[in-house]
Amino acid sequence: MNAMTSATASSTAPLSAASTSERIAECMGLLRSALPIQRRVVHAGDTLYQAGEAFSHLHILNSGFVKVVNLAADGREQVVGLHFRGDWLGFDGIADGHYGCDAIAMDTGEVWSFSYDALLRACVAKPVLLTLLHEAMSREIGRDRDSMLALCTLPADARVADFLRNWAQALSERGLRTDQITLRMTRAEIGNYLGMTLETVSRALSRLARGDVIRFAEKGRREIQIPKVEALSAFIQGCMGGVAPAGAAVH
Amino acid sequence: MNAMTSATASSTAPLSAASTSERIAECMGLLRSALPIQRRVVHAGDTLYQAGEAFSHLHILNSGFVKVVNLAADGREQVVGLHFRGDWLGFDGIADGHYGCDAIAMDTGEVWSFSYDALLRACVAKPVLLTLLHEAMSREIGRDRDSMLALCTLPADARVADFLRNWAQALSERGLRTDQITLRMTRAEIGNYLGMTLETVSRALSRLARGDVIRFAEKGRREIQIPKVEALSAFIQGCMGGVAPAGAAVH
DNA sequence: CGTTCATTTGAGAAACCTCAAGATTGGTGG
DNA sequence: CCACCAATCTTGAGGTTTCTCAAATGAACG
Repeated sequence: MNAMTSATASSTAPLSAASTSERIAECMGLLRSALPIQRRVVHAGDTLYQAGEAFSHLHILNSGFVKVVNLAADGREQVVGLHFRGDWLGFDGIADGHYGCDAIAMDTGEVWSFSYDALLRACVAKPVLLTLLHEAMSREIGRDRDSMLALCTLPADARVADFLRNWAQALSERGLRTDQITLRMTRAEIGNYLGMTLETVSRALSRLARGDVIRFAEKGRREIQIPKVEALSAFIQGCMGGVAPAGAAVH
Repeated sequence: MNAMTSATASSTAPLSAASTSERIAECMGLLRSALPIQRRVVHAGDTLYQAGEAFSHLHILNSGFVKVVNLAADGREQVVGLHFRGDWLGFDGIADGHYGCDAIAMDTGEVWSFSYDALLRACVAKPVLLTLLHEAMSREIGRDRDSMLALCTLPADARVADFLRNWAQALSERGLRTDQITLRMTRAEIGNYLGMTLETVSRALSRLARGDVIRFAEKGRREIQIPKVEALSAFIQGCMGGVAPAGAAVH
């Protein structure tokens, strides 16, 4: 039993969800019953919020798919997060009252928004909400760190394979089929997210297909079949040939 | 006025700190008065906590310098965070009850640890503590995203310059002198953090010194003088020559 | 059915890594 | 206090990965 659960057990039933899918459903239900929620349907390209905009609300994706883009003052831009159903958005705005990134829908979906102040107030009555919030922020931090690990320690081909594996896992956790996934991003967007050019993404996908780790749908190169997710992991390991990559061995 | 301030104003005075240095002092004072805190002196190389260890406490650095290392199952390791006085540690353990990374002291310092459960309980009486916690987590997310931006969009030399600039800024925010900084990391550790080899770090520093953007102390290549922090920013811009770097232009 | 965008693939260039040698530093024990 | 040892750092040369530039193909949309 972890810290949050015991902390909240005294006043509220602990989270019972066993799978990620159940956890998401429970979380959305709790929020809906505890807070006034504003729903918004978004379409590909729509902006959920923008960097610099005053922060007042947090958001949860009920459906769809969203990218989070970090912008530098000099114009550099970087996709720093990809989000699916059940993911929270907007944490980066808490610290200084303004969002730090753009959040852009990549697909039709529904976003639930609620006042951060109202959430904090609701947390007093239902501490389990606080648990949910903290777990979501903690997971976000963990995901970001895993991204850094991949960016710094994997060669381009392995990074693409890792990307596909993570995508498949995100679908799997949400109870969706993972043998066939539809990337809702261009090669350029994938490349930006993975720190490589669109050509390198294309070549990596071609090599993965040549090795039969993935397969393209007959028409449309954005539909990718993944016969065995384990093959992706094996491919990643194969990229490194048992040798530590750049800058790996610190001690 | 941001969301947290208004959310907590009704029951507790909002944070008054204007500078980061004051904010840190206020935060440490509040925690000390609200919670039983366990203090621990650490020395270079000491482990604050390890990946996999059961999570029950959060930590704040009162002094010293700590690196956070993310480990992959296959042995890859990545420095994903560098932390100074006032920084919180251990957020990544909240989500699943186990820390996700190693936290290792790079220097002599003092760590304050306190039970996460106790903190949550204290937050009920002093909502300002909740504000502090959320702001710290939010800042951590923002920092991670800035790291990703730098890793993916800056060439090696600029990444090293950016690293020095961030270090100087961290010192500056804590009221320390920034014209001379002592790196408490080897070139290998810096390289790991920045996603490059130790030789590339060394060459980048040499080039920065050649361009008089930095200067080495007479003896000891870990003491670095930064005459003008703006020169580092100018160097970073110069690395890109006004042209967008790899994978930058998504639209 | 043409236009536009996305994707693939190739060839050459650039950035970075690997390997290697030598120099410097910091610590340790005599 | 000095000499030595181990670790760190610097620098060079050559190789590999990835990027850049370019052209052709494929797909989507009105």
